Amino acid sequence: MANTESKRTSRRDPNKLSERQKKILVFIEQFLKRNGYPPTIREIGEAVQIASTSVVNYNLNKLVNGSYLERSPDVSRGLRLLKNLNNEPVEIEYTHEIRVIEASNVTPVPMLGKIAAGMPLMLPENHSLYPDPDEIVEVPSPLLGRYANSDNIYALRVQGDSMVDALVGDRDIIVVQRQETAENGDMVAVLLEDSNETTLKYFYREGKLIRLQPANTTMDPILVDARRVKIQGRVLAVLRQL
Amino acid sequence: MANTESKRTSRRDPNKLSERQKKILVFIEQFLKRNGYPPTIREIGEAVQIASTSVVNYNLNKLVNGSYLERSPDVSRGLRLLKNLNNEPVEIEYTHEIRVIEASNVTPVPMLGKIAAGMPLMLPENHSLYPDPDEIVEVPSPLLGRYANSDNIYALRVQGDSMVDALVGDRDIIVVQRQETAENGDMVAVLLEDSNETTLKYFYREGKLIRLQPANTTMDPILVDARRVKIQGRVLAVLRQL
DNA sequence: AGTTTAACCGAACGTATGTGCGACGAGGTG
DNA sequence: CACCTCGTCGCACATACGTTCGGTTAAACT
Repeated sequence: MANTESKRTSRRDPNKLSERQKKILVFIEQFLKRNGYPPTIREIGEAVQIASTSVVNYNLNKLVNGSYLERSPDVSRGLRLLKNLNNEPVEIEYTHEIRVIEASNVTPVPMLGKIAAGMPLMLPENHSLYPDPDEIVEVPSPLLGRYANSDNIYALRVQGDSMVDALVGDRDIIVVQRQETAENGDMVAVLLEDSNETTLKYFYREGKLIRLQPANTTMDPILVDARRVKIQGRVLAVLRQL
Repeated sequence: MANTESKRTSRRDPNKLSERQKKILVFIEQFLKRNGYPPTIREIGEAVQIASTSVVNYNLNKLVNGSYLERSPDVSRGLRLLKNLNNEPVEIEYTHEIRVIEASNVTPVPMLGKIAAGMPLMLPENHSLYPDPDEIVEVPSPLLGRYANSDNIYALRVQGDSMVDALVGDRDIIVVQRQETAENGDMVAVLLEDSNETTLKYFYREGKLIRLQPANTTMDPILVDARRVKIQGRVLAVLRQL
């Protein structure tokens, strides 16, 4: 009873997967990775919030139709994953630490250093190649938009709370596209030559001045002479692990 | 009765595997590769010529002792292979074509909805209202820490600026591990029952009270009765695309 | 010889789990 | 509007499957 909120999200497409089916597929994959054996119909139902086992069964058969799955009749947990949502093979490794190897669209980005309060970005301009990157962070390509395959991307670890007005906290990772110009509305890392410090702000050109607007709307913008601002790069994404 | 040929091949070794146990191990591995799910006790018995299910069970437990296997009690086919006879990890690929790509660790996470100001978290626990066409976001596993393979992870899109004190802005994506308890210092999504709104804060238990501490140190914490707080999940990561 | 123990057997038990069927509301269609 | 299909629900049923327990046998030890 209750609200019949979840309208059958009109899914009239023939061989396209419904949201539920997508979720089921993802769940099966996750479950498999975690447990080494496939879930039962009821386990799936619980995870995907389907009340009736028959509905799970129904959707499972849809997935079989789309050849995402194979099923063995009358066999408990008789599921065989054929591919995941992205038509990618799924490999599962049985080890103490279960590790998944799969293809995916991630872009490896070198972590080049830290960005801290009051310090200019210290980057070897001449970094022809990545100077033994401390680390490679793998960033989901969609997060990088059309710059996903650019070769002038690097990551920085934020140190300290000096970037809070950009909603960036201590230990966050920022992914930066190196460039010296910016368009209005871009989030940029800029060096303020007067105070000789680097900060993250939204960029707006206003005549001869540049307005640096914090992301946090409760804070006030800074207005500076365009000559005294040096753009270091455009921030493409922020990652934070808690 | 015939010849009692295979006499209990005097296996007096402590932690060494008997022939039967070796056969079982090999069979499980093969079965797994062939079917994508583990065999039942009876299937093992048939394959290895063991008449009684209890004997299979017995030997299975031996294998668990030698940490070749893990078992999930009361779960059909609840076997997890840890290593094979040669102490090698066992990889199983679920595909028609075998194609190994670059090893990269991403975890697909379902985007379950939005979290907005003054609104309780809309979770599939209660219903299945998914405002936006669902989406699967691929999150770099390292970002999820040890929860990378958990099956209770979901993503939410933040709507509005109500979470700024957690350094989370409009349109950010938060990745949440569903759980109802938390430890001090965790960043959690909590429902404040008095105001009936959900917020992101750092969690600290202080006796009968709970202190909800903003990430932004310039803001003040909230103190509330533990009874009036319902933890929705722990925030594992934040993603922001600019 | 008596005792212990590892390995095994058979059968019974209970529950974990897939399947089938009737019903219902929302769309779509003639 | 009658009629059909799709996605969903609830429920009952049969069986797939793990667990338990009494009992047996042979090797090892006292």
